[in-house]
Amino acid sequence: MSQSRKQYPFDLIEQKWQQAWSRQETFRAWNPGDPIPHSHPFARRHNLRDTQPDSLPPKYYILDMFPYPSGAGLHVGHPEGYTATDILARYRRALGFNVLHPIGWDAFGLPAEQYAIKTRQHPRKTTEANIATFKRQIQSLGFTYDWSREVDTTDPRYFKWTQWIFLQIYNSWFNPVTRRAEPIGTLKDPSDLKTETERRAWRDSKRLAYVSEAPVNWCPELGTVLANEEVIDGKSEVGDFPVIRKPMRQWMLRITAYAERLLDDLDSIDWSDSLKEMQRNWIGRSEGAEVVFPIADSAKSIPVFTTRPDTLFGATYMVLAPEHPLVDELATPEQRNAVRDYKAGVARKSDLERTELARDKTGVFTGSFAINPVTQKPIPIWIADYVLATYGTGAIMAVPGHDTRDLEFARMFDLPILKVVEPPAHEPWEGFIGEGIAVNSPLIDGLPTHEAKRKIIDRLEQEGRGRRTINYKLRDWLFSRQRYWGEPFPIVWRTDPAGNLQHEALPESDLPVLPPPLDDYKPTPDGRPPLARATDWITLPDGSTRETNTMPQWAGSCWYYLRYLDARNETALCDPRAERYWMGTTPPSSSTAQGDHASSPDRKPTPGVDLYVGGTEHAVLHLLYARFWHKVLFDLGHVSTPEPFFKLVNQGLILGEDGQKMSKSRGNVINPDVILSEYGADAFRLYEMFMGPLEMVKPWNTKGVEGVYRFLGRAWRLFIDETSHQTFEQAVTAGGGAPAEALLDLLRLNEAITDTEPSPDQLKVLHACIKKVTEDLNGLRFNTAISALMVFVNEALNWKTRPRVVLAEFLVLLQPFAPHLAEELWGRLMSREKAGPRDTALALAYQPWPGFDPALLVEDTLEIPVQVNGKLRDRIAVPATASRQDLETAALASEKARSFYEGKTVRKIIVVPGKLVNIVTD
RNA sequence: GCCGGUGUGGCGAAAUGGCAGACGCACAGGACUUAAAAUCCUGGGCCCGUAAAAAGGCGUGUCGGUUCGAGUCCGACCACCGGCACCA
Repeated sequence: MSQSRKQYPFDLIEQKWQQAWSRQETFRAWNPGDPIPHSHPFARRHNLRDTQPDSLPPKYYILDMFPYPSGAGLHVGHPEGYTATDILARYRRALGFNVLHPIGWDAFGLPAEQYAIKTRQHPRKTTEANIATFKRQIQSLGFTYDWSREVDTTDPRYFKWTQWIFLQIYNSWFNPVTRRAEPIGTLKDPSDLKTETERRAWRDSKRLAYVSEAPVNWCPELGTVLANEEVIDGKSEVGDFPVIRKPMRQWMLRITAYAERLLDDLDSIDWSDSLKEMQRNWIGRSEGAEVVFPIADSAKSIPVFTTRPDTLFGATYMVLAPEHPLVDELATPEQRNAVRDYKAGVARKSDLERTELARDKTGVFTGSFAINPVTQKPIPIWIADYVLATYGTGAIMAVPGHDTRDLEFARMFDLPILKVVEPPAHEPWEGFIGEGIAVNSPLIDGLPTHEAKRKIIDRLEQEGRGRRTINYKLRDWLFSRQRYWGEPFPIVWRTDPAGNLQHEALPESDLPVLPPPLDDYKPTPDGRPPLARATDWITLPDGSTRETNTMPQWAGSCWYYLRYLDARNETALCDPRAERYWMGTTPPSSSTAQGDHASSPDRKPTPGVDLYVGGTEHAVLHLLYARFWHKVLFDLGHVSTPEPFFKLVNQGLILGEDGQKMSKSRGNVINPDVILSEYGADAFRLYEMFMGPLEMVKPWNTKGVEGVYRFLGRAWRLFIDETSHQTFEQAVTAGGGAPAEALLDLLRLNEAITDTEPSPDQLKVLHACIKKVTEDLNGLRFNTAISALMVFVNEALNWKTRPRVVLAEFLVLLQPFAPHLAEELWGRLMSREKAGPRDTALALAYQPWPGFDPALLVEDTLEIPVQVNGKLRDRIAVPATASRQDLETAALASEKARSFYEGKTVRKIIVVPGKLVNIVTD
């Protein structure tokens, strides 16, 4: 499709309407208290004189995951989610909601910095260029974003508030009694702390943001540390470079304090099961017990965590992680060398090597013994790298009889294996890890696993040898990076009178803390942040020195949906009134949203963002971090809901035409700009939605774009006179620099369009379409909604007269999907006079969504299938009002059906009125 | 290994337990055209049949079950995609 004739002048039309929408701020969303011009279509539609909260219609907040503006520009995956949300935003506006639909740029991050290193340009420069490209591309798709709320995470006016939120987190602690974050001032010092230094250290250890000197994920290639969530299979998510463990002094956020709430509150939000499961697995809650094993010939003891305390009698040895703090102490002189060598070997391994599957178990005996607290028998203490220092207590009781890994290890090193659980019939007991009956366990013999657990924990608790507990896989969030292109911390370091280096928050009045100008953005091999090179910047007049780490890319995206609520506020991250209106649950007192028919979507305002659409790649990163920050802000009274995103939908990946993931190396990348210039934005939008269900993975097919493009051409010809179109095309070809408006004026409405009364048939076609499109939009089934629009056009093209009122309603349905074409046709259709009840002075985008009349859909006669024994044998035409008896009689009268039941006994006849008849024989 | 998802024409897909394949792509035939493109009309799951039909049989990953009736519900399995992965 290169030289062929344009189906319709999408280029002129799209440009025309995009300019009009931009000039008139058609899609601006209005906050409570905003002055609203009377001429704005939103004011006209809702008869607004002011925007006090109780005069505004119900809100609908529909959010896209904002893009990282990479140098490569938009790819076809971006518009998939963006088109879906745009269609819904337009639909909700038509239903009468006050719709908030914003966009912005998640612009801090590694690629911009790496490019800066290569070209020695400031990342600000490339970031601005990339944003300009993305913005142009996004605007060319006709999305209804409110550009007055655009945000950029790298803008100091934005990250001022990122830093402000960090200060709130820093100045809070998690009160385990109330299970909430509270200001650090409410923390009572324990009475036994004497010096100010002690009290300070204790307080610092309770903050939600704290400094830790722990082994972290260090990526030498990137020259930065990474969060657990950013490490995939021992390699960096960005760049796929090896990651090693290295002890470093880093900032951490205490997300683990929120593990329980992050888990529990998943039940209150409408996310897909798979996504919730991913978060549940990441949080990784396990119920069990901590059991204390005394060390033989020592006053010390080692606690272990187990989910199977019922197998305690089968614990025949113990294993510590090689990094466990007691290891050196436990190593006996004979074993000391072996232990030291093993530890050294483990430390050398990368995470990848260490977690490699199907690896034989390794480990060494420490020489020491622990006492099994129920059998009182001594058991050897080993160290092995299959035990992780970072989970539980870093030590386990090994029950080789009923744990796969322990069994493997015990066989390798010839350690005793005991049977303490009787499996259900016929299963071998060795390595059986399921639930059964406790045996060889005097205290609990004969009890099923569940009761055995309870009884043994009760006993351990009585004796002070253990307690019921819950463990999480979730680790605290490593929050500092050794990068240039990120938010600086609002923190300084100062040496106190006792000579200790202490961190201290900068006052809010010092925000934003701007990064220093630098020539060299390179990371350093030793992990010293690039900001450390800015010696002038580091040192403050009072002698304190600045924190030189920066925040991770996730910081800016943790709260951007809040900034949209009031994006230009200079005195707060957002106005509380705006926050309550857009995010709160308080329903507005008056509801001007229309549509009370049964299929209309639930009108109840939902807490938080009503709908959030984005890719699955953020399942455990952004979506977990944002929920965490939101909960902290909720606890501190800055937001009014415990969860930020009420409903969340993941769009499926779009593959290349070869069915493979799009990638430069495969050469199967589709460039949206090319599609746009060949077929226009409406066809592009329509195709992305027509490909299949939003959530599914689906391959791109440019031929498919042509298909929907042809549909738009048919819709065009439904309205536009063919002869005038030819005249128009000749004028376009002749050129001469005629303005677009003058050219478009050559087009005439199709003469079949009349002001005659629609026929019952025509109304039926229209209302079937309204019903289908409405129901499908409520269920996010864009593909079938579009096919309903196609069915309408295919039908209507056969009409000799096309009633204006019917076509007008169709355009209201088409508008969310193909807005430019629909607006253009609307202007032509409605310019002469009013059509029916519609306000012709109101822009199509704000026209009320039509309801459908079920009475119009009723058929006079039905074609009813007749089955014999469940197989289709005939179809009969009956009046729609036919009774059961009528249907039965008519079915039995069918000659075709008769030949299949003749000579047999008819046992019964199933009649489903309006559906089918099934004749059942012996 | 565990968790989640998906299996329907040549392809993307559609189907409140009730006519499988709507809609679209690709393809074939026809109209218009000097010709092509565009447009319009027609056809089509597979098999067997037939000059062409009709009639018939088989069909939603596999095997079984529930039901008058199963793509849809239940059980077992297979394949593919995504996530987690020595988490005690």
